[in-house]
Amino acid sequence: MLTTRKESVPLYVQIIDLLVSRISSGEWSPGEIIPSEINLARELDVSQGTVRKAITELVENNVLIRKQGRGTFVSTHDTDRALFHFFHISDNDGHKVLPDSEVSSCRRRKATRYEAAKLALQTGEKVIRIERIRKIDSAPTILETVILPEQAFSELGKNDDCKLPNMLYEIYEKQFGITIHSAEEQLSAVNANQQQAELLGLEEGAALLMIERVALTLDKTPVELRISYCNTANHHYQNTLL
Amino acid sequence: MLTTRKESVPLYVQIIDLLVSRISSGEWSPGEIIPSEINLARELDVSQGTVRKAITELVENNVLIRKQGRGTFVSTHDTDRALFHFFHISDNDGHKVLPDSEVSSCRRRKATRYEAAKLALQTGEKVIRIERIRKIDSAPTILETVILPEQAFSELGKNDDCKLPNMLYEIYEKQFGITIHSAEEQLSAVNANQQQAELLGLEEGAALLMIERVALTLDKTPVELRISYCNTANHHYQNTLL
DNA sequence: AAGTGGTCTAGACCACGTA
DNA sequence: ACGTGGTCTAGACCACTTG
Repeated sequence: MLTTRKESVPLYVQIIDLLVSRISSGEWSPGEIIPSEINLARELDVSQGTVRKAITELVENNVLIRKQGRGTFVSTHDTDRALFHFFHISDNDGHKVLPDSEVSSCRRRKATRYEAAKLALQTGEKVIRIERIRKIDSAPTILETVILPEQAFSELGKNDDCKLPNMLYEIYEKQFGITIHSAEEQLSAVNANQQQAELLGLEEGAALLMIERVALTLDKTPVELRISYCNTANHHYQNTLL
Repeated sequence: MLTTRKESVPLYVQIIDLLVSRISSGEWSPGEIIPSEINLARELDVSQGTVRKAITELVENNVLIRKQGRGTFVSTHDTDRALFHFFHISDNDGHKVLPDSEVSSCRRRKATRYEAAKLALQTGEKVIRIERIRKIDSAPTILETVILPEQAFSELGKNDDCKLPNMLYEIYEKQFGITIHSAEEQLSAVNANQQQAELLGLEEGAALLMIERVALTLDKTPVELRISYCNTANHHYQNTLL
């Protein structure tokens, strides 16, 4: 299973890779407990300290969560994680507020060349395109377009009349077994076109913050493209550089 | 020096605090080597492993850098760190490009109420206000205003006729002994006013990405307020969510 | 050759949660 | 009482850098 040391790949790195592959393969699902450090150490024939070091790195990487006295668990997309890691809009007092969301459109069509490139799809593959209007304190604030590969999310929004929960990543995880682990965002400023301005109650040409996000699974597969247009009159995008 | 264990503050946390205070106090300066793990362990009468754990956390926090076979050093603001941690503008191919900068104004005056709040100053304290135009491929792309507390940076830009290097954080460190460790950024989209549009070669009302940054030292003291207006026609703000 | 950080082990004891 | 993770120790050996 594990190669001997001196092969230049440290044991704890091999253990990290092993744990990641077991999680990616679905052997351990989000929210489930994994074997204790001592049992993993016995199974892999290494010391507990080495297993501990591997787990520590995965905890820092938000892949696992330790709970003292209980055990170590695969991370889930609860509201806290969504809020702290994947939602960066705050009001001007610095408070995060989760917006409502209202699906305005949900269609299937072939991916554009751009979408195919961002999601690493073959040309001609189908995608699901969801449009939402997100309100904060009942004021329409964000226009959001979500592009998903149809193959992985085939049943999404079909039978339930496009009713979708607020936090999409939770249903990706629960209904499709797809866990978003990281994302790349590109932010820019654009002038609202006539339609956007109307939907957000602004003048045409008003400045909007455009956020383009590609969300990735643990094994770096891109699974969602999301483009948001935010009215930043009363809100902003908050980022901490460490 | 260190309290006994069982006092509920783990030894390695006490060691972290101790190391941080020695760095903050200037006992060890950026770029300098700190004592070896084994010597620190002897000095503090703990095991090497405990010192190692403390140092590991500071390395992950970008406070220290380990160099195998050589020793452990206090982090410096070299170009790499500036680029990877504190500069998030990329061109639309995803390449980071460091802009030139040209100081257009450098004045001293009393802090506005807003500036005083952001920099935790008393009302009436003086600040240095620097304005720069930053060019990428010789195209004016970013208008930047930097506000610094005069007390800490008293001689900045006085004798040298407002000539300032591209990377300000390096001279904060070298000339004033102030190391920027983290920053909070707030991004929003605004419409260019007439003056901004002219300086950036745009139409009035064009959308600009406004970035407001407060930079902090290791002990969380705010030391710089920076407001940037970016033309994001050919560039964007790149952020990775982990 | 000597000193540094990097990996790994074996074992002790503590703090916490569950049964 | 038991099992879990959390802290700490003492020591071995490896990999790298410098004199």
